[in-house]
Order: sequence, then structure tokens, then C-alpha cells
Amino acid sequence: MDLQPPASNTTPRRRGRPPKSANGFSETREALLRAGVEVLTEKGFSATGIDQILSRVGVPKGSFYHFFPSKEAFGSALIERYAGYFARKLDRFLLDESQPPLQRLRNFVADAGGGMARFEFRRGCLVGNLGQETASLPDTLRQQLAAVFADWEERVAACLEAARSDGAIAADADCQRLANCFWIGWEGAVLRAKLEASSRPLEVFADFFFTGLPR
Amino acid sequence: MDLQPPASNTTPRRRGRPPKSANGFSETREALLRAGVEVLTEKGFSATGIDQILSRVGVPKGSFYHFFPSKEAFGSALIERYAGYFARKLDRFLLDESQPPLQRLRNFVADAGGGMARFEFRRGCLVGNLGQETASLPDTLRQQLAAVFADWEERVAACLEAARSDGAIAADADCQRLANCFWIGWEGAVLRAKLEASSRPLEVFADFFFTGLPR
DNA sequence: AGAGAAATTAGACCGACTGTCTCAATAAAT
DNA sequence: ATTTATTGAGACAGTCGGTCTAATTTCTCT
Repeated sequence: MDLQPPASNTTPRRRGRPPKSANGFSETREALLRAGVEVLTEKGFSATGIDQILSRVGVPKGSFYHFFPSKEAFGSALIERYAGYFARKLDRFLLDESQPPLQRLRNFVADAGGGMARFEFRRGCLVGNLGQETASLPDTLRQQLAAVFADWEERVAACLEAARSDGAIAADADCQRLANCFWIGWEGAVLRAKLEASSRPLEVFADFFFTGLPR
Repeated sequence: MDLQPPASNTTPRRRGRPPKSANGFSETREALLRAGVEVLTEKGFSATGIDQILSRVGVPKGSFYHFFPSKEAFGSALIERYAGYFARKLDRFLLDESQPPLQRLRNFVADAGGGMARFEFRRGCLVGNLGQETASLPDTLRQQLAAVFADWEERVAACLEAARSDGAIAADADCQRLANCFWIGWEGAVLRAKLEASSRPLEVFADFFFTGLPR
């Protein structure tokens, strides 16, 4: 059903203790994380088996459990990595001083739509995916996910505050709350975009959000 | 981890061909569907094993595969049942002529929040849950889910049109699109409500939706 | 240079569980 | 008496997350 190129063995992988080189960095560990994010953004946590990721990068189980004590810990590392990657991307847009604040957020939205299209709407948001699985997930992951949302919300709120300072939105606008609304709806939009294999839900929601902003 | 009352054997279950009675209706089949909806609204499709449902209602595997040819078919039946149940609930609110149209929608929102609280925010929306799993789901289910959303959207759109006729929202409002927005955001809100174990996201989004409606 | 110690790979292996299927036992309907 | 519907138990092959140990390589310490 879901074939993957089984092992893009760039370096055919050598056993034994590796040369120390750039420290704190493991080629294998990195490959596992990269593949993990890819697969989990598609299928979520419980629908993904460790073996799937292993065979995708051509890494044996021993290596996996050398780097990660459990699937849960792996998931946690994935969330952390994804959150970091995403926060940087967010900042790239939201702190872009060459654009007015609201336009920055619009640019992010447009970019996200393009990103989903690039993977034919099979990949969604890792945090949203795992968030949906709350009930069958260890509680530590749940808290971690909530924290990530709080962080993203902060960044959007800051951007909205900049818009407020510019007079682009009403002076009495509750930016924190609006940022909350944005992410609530956005995750719903990503879900629908996957389901319909279209970026329309993203656009529809974004339009609604921007026109709904208090003036 | 997740203990369930293992077999609430009201009728201790008899083998052999059952008496015909009210036709097209099987006690066992019904129990499986009921339990299926309960569990899948919590954990989704792939995180749920058939055995979980079986032991919950005290039904052997043979019976399951007598009534449903596969897990996929079972899932499909669950969606159908849930969609029907939900459509009736929706109508109960949205066609309530004793209330002005927008208030009907508000009432639905309030009821949904109460419903989620009743199960400590562990259960979400079956359609949303499975929608998230798109990538690891058979395509027939995906289409079925999309159809369900289309149906719900229709019902909300009709309600919004009634509001438009009453002059509660702008005469040039695109009700279909607004209904689309509602469900996009609503599913996101349900997701967040589960994650934060709070009905706040539901309220926050609903407020935003109603104040964002064109006048 | 040599002797450990440490890090990583390799994959067999475990028990539990997955979805599916078979088949006999039973009971009602015909 | 035969057919039909359902139950009950369990076999089946496969997968799951996870453990274990041996093999291999490089590190560090003397």
C-alpha cells in the first residue's frame, strides 16, 4: 500500500563508534527525526509503526532504541523539532518588517497553502495531528502539544499587536484572544484541506479571519 | 490503562438463530455500533483495535465478522450512524422555530460544549477524528467523511439563510461560504477543546464566528 | 603502542496484539 | 428435516513496541 524508497543509502552506514566530528550531532539520529516528522505529519502517532520509519531510512532497530528510549520519547523529540522548525518559519514571516503586520500573517497563510499542495495535501500539521490523538497519547505529549500552541499563539498575538499599533485593527482589540481564534480555526482548516485535498479551506478560513478582525 | 466495564451483559447472549422480532434489527449489531461510536470518537480509527470494542460489549470475534465484512466496513457503518445521529441533533436545534435563527446555532454550540464536558473532553467528533486520519484510511471512508461535512454544511447554511431573511445578517451574505467557515473552525475548536480539556476553545471560536458575521 | 572503555550497528527475538477467517454448536424459521 | 442465522472459541499469519547481545569501530588513558 504505502511504498517508500526503502533506504536512500547515501552513506552505506558503518558500524562501531563514530568519529566525534561536529559534536552532539548524529547522522543517524538526525535521519530518524527527519523521517519521523515526515511520516507523523501524514499519519499521526498511533497509525505509524517504528518499523515504517526504520525501513524508510534503512536503520536497524538497535540504533533506534539506542537513541530513543521509547516511541513516546521519540514522539516528544519530534514535536520539539517540529515546533522549533515551525517557530522559525513563523518568525520569518511575522517579523518581516518590510511588510505591514497583517500582510505578514497573510503571507504565512499563503506559504502554508503552497506547502500543503507540494505534498498533495497528505501532510498536515504534526501538532494538530497528535493533538487529535490526545485520548490515546501519553499525558506528557499532551502537555507538550498544548505548550507549543501557546508559543505559536504568542507569536501571532505579537504580530496582531503590531497591527493594532499601526491602527490596522481596532485599538481595543484583544490580540491574545484573536491569536487564539486564529490557531483554533487554522488547525481545523488544515484538517479540512487534507480531507478535501485542496487549499480552499485554508483560504476560506483565512479570509473569514481577516475580514472578521475588529476595525 | 483504559479499563472499561468488560461486559455489561444485560442479556447473557444466546447462540443460535435469533427470533425474528422487530426486523432488520440485531441486538448484537446495535451494541457493536454503539460501542464503536463511543470508542472511535475518543481514539479514532487506527488507534482502536476491534478487540477493544469486542470486550467492551462482551461479543466474540465471530459475531463481529458475521455482521461486518471488515474493520473498514465497520468504520463506514459507524460514520453513517454518527452522521445520522448528528444530523438529527442539528435539526433539533436549527429548525427550532421558537428561536431566531442565529440563536438556534448558538444553542447548538452551547449544547455541544456541555456534551463534551460530560465526557471530560475525551470524546470529540467522530467525523473530525477520522478526517484527521485521512492519510492512513481507505479512500472510500475519506469520501464518505467529505460527504458528511457537505451535509452538515447544508443544514447550517439553511439556518444562516433564515437569519438573512430576517435581516439578522447582511442581505448579500454568502451563507454557503459562511457555513463552510463554521465547520472548518468548529472542528478545529473541538480538537483544541480535547487537547486543553476545556470548553473554552468552543466558546472562543463561536464568539468570533458570530461577531464576524456580516451585518 | 596497547588496553580498555564507550558508542553505534545489526538483527534475532519476545510476548502481546492485529485483522481475518474457519468451523462446530446452537436455535429459530421454513 | 432442512435451511438459515448467530454464537463461541480459537487458529492464523502478520505486526506492534521493545529487549538483548554480539560485533564493530573509535575514543581515551596509560
